[in-house]
Amino acid sequence: MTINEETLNLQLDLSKPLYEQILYQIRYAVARKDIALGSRLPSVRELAQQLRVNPNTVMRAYQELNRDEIIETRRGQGTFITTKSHKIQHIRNNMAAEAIKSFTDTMKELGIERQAAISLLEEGEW
Amino acid sequence: MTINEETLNLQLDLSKPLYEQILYQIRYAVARKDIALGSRLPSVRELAQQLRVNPNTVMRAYQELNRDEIIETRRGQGTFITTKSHKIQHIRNNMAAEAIKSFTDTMKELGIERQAAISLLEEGEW
Amino acid sequence: MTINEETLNLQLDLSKPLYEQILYQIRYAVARKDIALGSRLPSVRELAQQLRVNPNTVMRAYQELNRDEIIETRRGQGTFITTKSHKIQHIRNNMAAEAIKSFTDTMKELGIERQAAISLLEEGEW
Amino acid sequence: MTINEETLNLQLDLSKPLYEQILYQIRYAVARKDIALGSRLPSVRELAQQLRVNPNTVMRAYQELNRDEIIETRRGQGTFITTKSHKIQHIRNNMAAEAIKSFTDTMKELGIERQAAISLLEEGEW
DNA sequence: GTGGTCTAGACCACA
DNA sequence: GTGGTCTAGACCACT
Repeated sequence: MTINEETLNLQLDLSKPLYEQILYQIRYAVARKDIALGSRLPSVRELAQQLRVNPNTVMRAYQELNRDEIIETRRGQGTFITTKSHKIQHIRNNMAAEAIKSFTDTMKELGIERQAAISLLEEGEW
Repeated sequence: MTINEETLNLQLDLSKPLYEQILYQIRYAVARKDIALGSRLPSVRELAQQLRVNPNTVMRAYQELNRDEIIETRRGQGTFITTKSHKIQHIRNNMAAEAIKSFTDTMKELGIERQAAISLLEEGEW
Repeated sequence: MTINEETLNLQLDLSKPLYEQILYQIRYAVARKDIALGSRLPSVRELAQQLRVNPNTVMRAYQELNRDEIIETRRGQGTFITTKSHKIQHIRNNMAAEAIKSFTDTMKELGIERQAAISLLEEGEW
Repeated sequence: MTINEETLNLQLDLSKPLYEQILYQIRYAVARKDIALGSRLPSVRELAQQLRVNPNTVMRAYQELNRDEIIETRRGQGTFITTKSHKIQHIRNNMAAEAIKSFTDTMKELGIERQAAISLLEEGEW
C-alpha cells in the first residue's frame, strides 16, 4: 500500500525548519500507528512537489528517518516504513520517555513537587 | 549582594547556542528564587572569563534577559536581578505552562490517554 | 515581492547606534504601510553592503524586529514582513501614543497649558 | 539664596544615565522658573552625597549646564544659576521647539494629518 | 571599573 | 544562496 500526502496530512509552518517538521510528523504518524508497517511513502520528488518545498528538504528528512531505521529505502522501488515492529515500539517509548523527562526536569527546576505537578496536569482540558 | 559564578553554577554544552544556555539557566535560577531580587550578577567580562566564552556571548544573554525585564543593566554599575517580584512570578507561570503544554501535546500525538500519562509520571523516580 | 534598498531609503547618522536606526526606520516604514505585508526584505548581507555596515549590525536590527514579530526570519529563505496586520496596527498605535505622551510631558514640565501647546502646533508649517 | 536638594527634588531612575537625569531636571526647573535667577546650587559634593551618587556624576551634569551657560561656576564661591534671563528664555523656547518638532515628525512619519494629531492631543487627560 | 556598539572574519544550519 | 552563532579586538558611554 502506498501512502499519499493526504494520509500524512503534513502541516508546515514556514518559521521552523521544514525538514524537521516533515521528519517529526512522519515519526509521530508511525509511532501513533497511523501508518501500516511496510507501507510505501511518496517519493522525495512527489512529496516535495505536493508540499511545495525543495526536494533537498524532503531528502534530508528521509535520510534522518533512514538513519533511525524508521524507514527503508530500496533502490529502484521506493521508500517504505520499516516492518520491524520492535523498532516502532522502541521509538514510541523513547518519545514518551523524553517527554516525561523534559517535563519532570522543568518541574524540578522550578521546585514544583510531584503531586503539585500532577494536579496541574489534571486541571488542564486535555 | 553580589552573586558569584558558583552560585549560578552554569553548565555549558557546546552542542547548543551558548548565549541561550546562559540565558535559560539564569532565568531558571531566578524563577526558582535561588537568587535574591536586586542581587548583582557577575560582570560581563568576569562571567565570560569564568565560562571561557567571549564577552559578547555573555552580553547577548544579559541583553535578552534585560529585554524581558528579568534583569536590569546599569552602565557603569553592573547588572542586577529585577526587584519586581511580579515579573518573576509571571516568568515562573509561563515556564510551567509551557512545560505542561509541551507534555500534553506529545502525549496526544502519541495517542496516550490522560490517566495513562499521569501513571507514567507517577511511576518515575522524581 | 522583494523590497529593495531604495524603497526603504535608509538614512544613517553615525552619532546614533546604527542597528537602532535601521530598526526604527524599517518599523516606521511598516507602520506607515509603505511596505506590503509578507514582502521580502533585502538579505542581511545585501543590505549590509548597500549601507556599508557590517552584516552583524543589520542582523541585530532584523533580530529585534523579529522578536517584536514585525518581521519573520526564515533561515535559508530570507526575511519577510509579518502578514499579521493586527501586529502592525498595534505598533502604529504604540508609536502614536508614545509621541503624545512625550509631547504632553514636556509641555507640562515647561508649564505650558494645553491650549497654548495646541496653538504652537497649529502655527508650525506641517 | 541657596537652593537645597528638596527644592530641586530630583528623582533618579537607576536604569537611565544619572548625569543626564540631573542635568535635565535642573534645566527643566530653570526653564519652568522654579528657581530664581542667581540662586546658588548645592556644591557638587553636597548634592552627590544627598543623591548617593558619585561626585563625578554630578560634576558632569554641572559641566554641561555650564557649557550651555545655564549655570555659572565661580571659583571659591560655588555654582549659581545664570542671571541672564534671555538665556533662560532661549532654553525654554528651544525645549518647546524640540518637543514640537519631535511630535510633528513622528506624526508625519506615521502619516497622521495635522487635525487628526491635534484631536488625539485633545482627547487625552492632560 | 561597568555595559554598549561595531567590525572582520570564521564556521554552522537550512533550502 | 539564506539566516545564526561565536570570537577577537577596537572604541565609546557612564560611574
